[in-house]
Amino acid sequence: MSEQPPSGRRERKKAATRQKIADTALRLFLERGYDAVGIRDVAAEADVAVTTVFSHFAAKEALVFERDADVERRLARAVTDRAPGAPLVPALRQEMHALVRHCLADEAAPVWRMIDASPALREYEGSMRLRHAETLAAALAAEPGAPRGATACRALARFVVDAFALAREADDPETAVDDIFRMVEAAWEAAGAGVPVRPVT
Amino acid sequence: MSEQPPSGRRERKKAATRQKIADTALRLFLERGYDAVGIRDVAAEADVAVTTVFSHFAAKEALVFERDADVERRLARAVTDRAPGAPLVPALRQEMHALVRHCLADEAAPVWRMIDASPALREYEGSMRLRHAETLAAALAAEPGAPRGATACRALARFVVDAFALAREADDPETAVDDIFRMVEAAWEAAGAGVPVRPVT
DNA sequence: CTCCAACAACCTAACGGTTAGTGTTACGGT
DNA sequence: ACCGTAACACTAACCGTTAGGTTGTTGGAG
Repeated sequence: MSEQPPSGRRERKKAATRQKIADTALRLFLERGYDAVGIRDVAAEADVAVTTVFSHFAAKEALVFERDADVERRLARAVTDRAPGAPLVPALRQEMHALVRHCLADEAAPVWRMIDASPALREYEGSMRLRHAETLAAALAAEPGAPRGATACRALARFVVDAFALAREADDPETAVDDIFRMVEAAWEAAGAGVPVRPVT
Repeated sequence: MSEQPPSGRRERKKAATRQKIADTALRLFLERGYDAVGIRDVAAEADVAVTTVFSHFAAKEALVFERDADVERRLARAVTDRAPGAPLVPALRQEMHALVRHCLADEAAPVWRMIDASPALREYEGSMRLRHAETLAAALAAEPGAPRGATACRALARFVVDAFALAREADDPETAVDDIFRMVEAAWEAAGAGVPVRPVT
């Protein structure tokens, strides 16, 4: 979309530095615990200056959620790139199943245990999801298929990210996603009550 | 319930100190801006030690949301103390209308403008609401009337606090509450699909 | 009435995330 | 070859927050 703008070496070096910092940080966090590792430790181990760390990551917590931009994109694309005519909410439910499985069954399990153990990380995750919800809301509002009001779009987006958070904490995450999405589906239909679902035909 | 445990003077002095700190802090924040006022400033102006501030408030942001325990209680009571036989979701909607009006039309307007202007405060408010949602979820789960699963209760609680956040940002907050609560109502009914709504009769 | 345990509040000093301020290098386009 | 700029470094702080240890008032037991 907007990748590979002009060229090369600088951007490669920059990306390499960023990756090195993120990898080093995650390794140290898992080895010694999130709170026991300081930014100065990460910087020293990655052989960069402290200020360099903060030029790549806005905060210490962001080191843990390095790939969060992917999730944001995937959520929006689950809406925009779905098969033409495919229903909206089931598409989102499917994506959510994929996300939950990815976070839960993966080799990523220790990371999520670490996140759950740290209030700072949990709080950061919360506001991150809120950003994702806003992006998703924008994608929903741009949908030609079922144009609800802006408020309804934002509400649905929030409900969806809520579903993720709740499912991750539930005993049976897969079932929880389905349970919550039954509610989400009903909510979305109710939002379209005034505006007819099939107006054109 | 659990107020006025034994007695007197100590608790009164303590409460007075707490109030003095909160009042001083809010005044300074509004005068000079949240970021421009440090904890050390607040402590000096309130004539207490820095450590005393933190013995009354867990964080700087908590100085702004001093009365948040009230909101938490009111939410739970909107469920538990409603007229017998009264429907659940409308009771919550009514409470939400009251909350939104209180935050919006009040003399509290400058405070909320300050909150909206500060990322730190917005983030703090987010996790605060999450706590409120958990409290509300517990109240819902204890309801004899319509016992959905624990997941459904937590989901509804989240949707409700989402409604507050979204309504506060909407052009027409009152209408937004109603719009979102139409969705919430539908979600709650859908959650009761498996479990019959009137099982005993 | 006295004395003691508890607890609010104090002070000092630090820790750890974050940010200016200021250079220094190495690309990349001209 | 040359210059503007982006990436990184170093230092030194700022600010929220916490630990350590002290003082003084209070409420209640003896």
